[in-house]
Amino acid sequence: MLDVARAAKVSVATVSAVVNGSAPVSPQLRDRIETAIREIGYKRNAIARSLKMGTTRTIGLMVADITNPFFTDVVAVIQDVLHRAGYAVMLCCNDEDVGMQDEQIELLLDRMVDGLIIAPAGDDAHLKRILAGASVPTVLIDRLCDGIDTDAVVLDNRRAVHDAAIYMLDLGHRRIGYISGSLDTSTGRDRLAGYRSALEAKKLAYDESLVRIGNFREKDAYKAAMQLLTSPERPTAFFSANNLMVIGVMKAIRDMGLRCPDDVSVASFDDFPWADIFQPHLTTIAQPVQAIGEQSAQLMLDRLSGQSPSQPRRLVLQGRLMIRDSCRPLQADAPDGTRREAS
Amino acid sequence: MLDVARAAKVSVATVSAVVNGSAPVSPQLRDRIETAIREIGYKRNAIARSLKMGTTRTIGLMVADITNPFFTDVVAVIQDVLHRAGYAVMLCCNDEDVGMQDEQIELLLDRMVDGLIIAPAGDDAHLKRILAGASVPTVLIDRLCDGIDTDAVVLDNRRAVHDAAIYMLDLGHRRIGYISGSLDTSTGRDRLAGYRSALEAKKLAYDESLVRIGNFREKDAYKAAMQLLTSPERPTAFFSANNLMVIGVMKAIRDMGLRCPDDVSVASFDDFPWADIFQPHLTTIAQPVQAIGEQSAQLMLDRLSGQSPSQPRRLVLQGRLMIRDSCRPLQADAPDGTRREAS
DNA sequence: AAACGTAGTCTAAACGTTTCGGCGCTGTCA
DNA sequence: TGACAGCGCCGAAACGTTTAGACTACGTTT
Repeated sequence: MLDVARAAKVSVATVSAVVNGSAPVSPQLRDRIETAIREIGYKRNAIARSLKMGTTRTIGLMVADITNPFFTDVVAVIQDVLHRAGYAVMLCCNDEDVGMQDEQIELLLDRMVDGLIIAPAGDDAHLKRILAGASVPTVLIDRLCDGIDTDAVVLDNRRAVHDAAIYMLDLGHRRIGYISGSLDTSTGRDRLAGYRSALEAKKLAYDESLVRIGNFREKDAYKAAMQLLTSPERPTAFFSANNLMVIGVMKAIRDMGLRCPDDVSVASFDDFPWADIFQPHLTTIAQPVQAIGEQSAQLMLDRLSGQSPSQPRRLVLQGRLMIRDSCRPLQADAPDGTRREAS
Repeated sequence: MLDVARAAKVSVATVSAVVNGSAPVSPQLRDRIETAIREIGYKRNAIARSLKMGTTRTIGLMVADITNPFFTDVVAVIQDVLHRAGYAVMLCCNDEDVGMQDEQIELLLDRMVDGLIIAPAGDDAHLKRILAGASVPTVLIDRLCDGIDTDAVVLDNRRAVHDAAIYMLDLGHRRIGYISGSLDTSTGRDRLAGYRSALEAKKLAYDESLVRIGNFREKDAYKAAMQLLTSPERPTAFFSANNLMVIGVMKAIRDMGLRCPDDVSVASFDDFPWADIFQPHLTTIAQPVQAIGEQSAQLMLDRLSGQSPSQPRRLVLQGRLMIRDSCRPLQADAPDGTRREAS
């Protein structure tokens, strides 16, 4: 910028004025400066600008797992609308781990992001302290955190799995293995709550031995499903609390020499683009990823432009049960879980 | 920092010295300063630091499609090793579009990233100019660019699809529909070259009417496969040049009322974690995502620490053909593509 | 005893911007 | 004709760091 100023024989203040259009400049000077800029190939240094302005036009985005198609779908949407609004996105993931989460948030805050969009790994005391200390606007997606009172967009998880569980119960299933996510997350808790409320609605007892914690990852879910499948009274159906885990469940079923849906029914949270092509066609709960992305980004943009109400806004969207054919009616009671052909 | 200095009654230089450990400081002073830091809750401003140092400890990562599991897998690995080395990652995607690509690169360069890891959308003149102008180390992943002479790690695409095509030809298929990616990318070209070289090896003619460009996305691939399936002499098999496109191909097959592999065989580039659970079990070419991620990150780290040779290093890895059961031997010639049950 | 090295500290100049206040000019109005 | 407003431009002070260089005090070498 100094070089440009020298070349055009003006002050840096004037160069700044034409670069930002922040002050009126006579046509001759503007011209001289613009050609100087072009000749030198000058690019404004965003770092210096950020330092002076106290704003980076960058927002930090942290999801739990970048490998999870649900998250990548909403990330893509968020990036799109934020980019359109002139913001860059700094993406990271916590790998479902609060330690990692703290590190990553510090990293983003260090870099002075203007805002934070987070799918938290857990109810983390440290995170709360950091967020309280930092004065950047924050919006939570997918998951809520008890002590963190900010804008958020989440799903009505309880209701979604309630409906799915009712569907399975109506099919006659009584022993539905439930592969849960971490109960440190609101999604983990709410989805399980939906399962329980469905049992309650049907006046059935909640059997703790049927639920296993799978941490939202395939590996743990596989083990969990294996345990359930090798137990004396194995479940006739499974519900998986997310997309990654259902893969683990299906692997366990296959490795036990069983078949879905012939031997065991399966349903899952989160939809797949290939769910109605590959067999078994999985019955799932589809999330409105587009809406989640758009609305969370918009919440952030509103907050950034200072035109949102001071109290936090919470959006809760509804999932959609996609009934396909990975669940079969249970023909008759099979008390000890012995195999039984359907239809 | 000034506040800390005042509180501890020392100069900012000394504070800087203890924060960075860049100069010896007496134990008493160090103590005083550290407690002052803690009391004030001081955090070093990375922006100011970057401005002074000319380095951001951030590297820019651009992939073609953040929605593609292949890319997210390697992104996860890259982030992991870079993070371990103390670097942050700024991720963006070009959506397979050169215009978007230019924008995003400018955005990253603006933010003064210390390095660039790119899966380019195409052989873009503008990109070359930008990269030549900017003096940041660059490593290309997945795709090469003719005019860009930097470190790179790619797959031996030609050979991988050559082998896959040979496999299909050996099964008796003669009309293999090929759904290509954009020929503006090296992967698009090299994979197609592999297909052609397999035909050549078998002394078979290359039939242009069997190949369609699908741009690496599901939608276009669906249309392409539809065209091929409704043509007078439909293919008995398909090869899809990536993972997203094979979904489109499978949808087209289903929508035509056909079945895989009974009516048409399918193989594809890129593996899926669920490929051997859901039916048909897709035959694919698995890429060594872990290695691609690790090695590209390492290339960058080496370059950053100045300990790599001046001439660019190119790593080429091998894919692995995962034979499952989406390809069937072709029983007999079916000249007009009429349906024919296998085995 | 003089010279010298060294550990510990400070001052001040950068890094590349933005922006406030000032200053000269021109034109308008009383 | 003089006061005054507004326009166009500039100088210089920030923003929060790092670091070269200067300085002091003290121990060690010649």
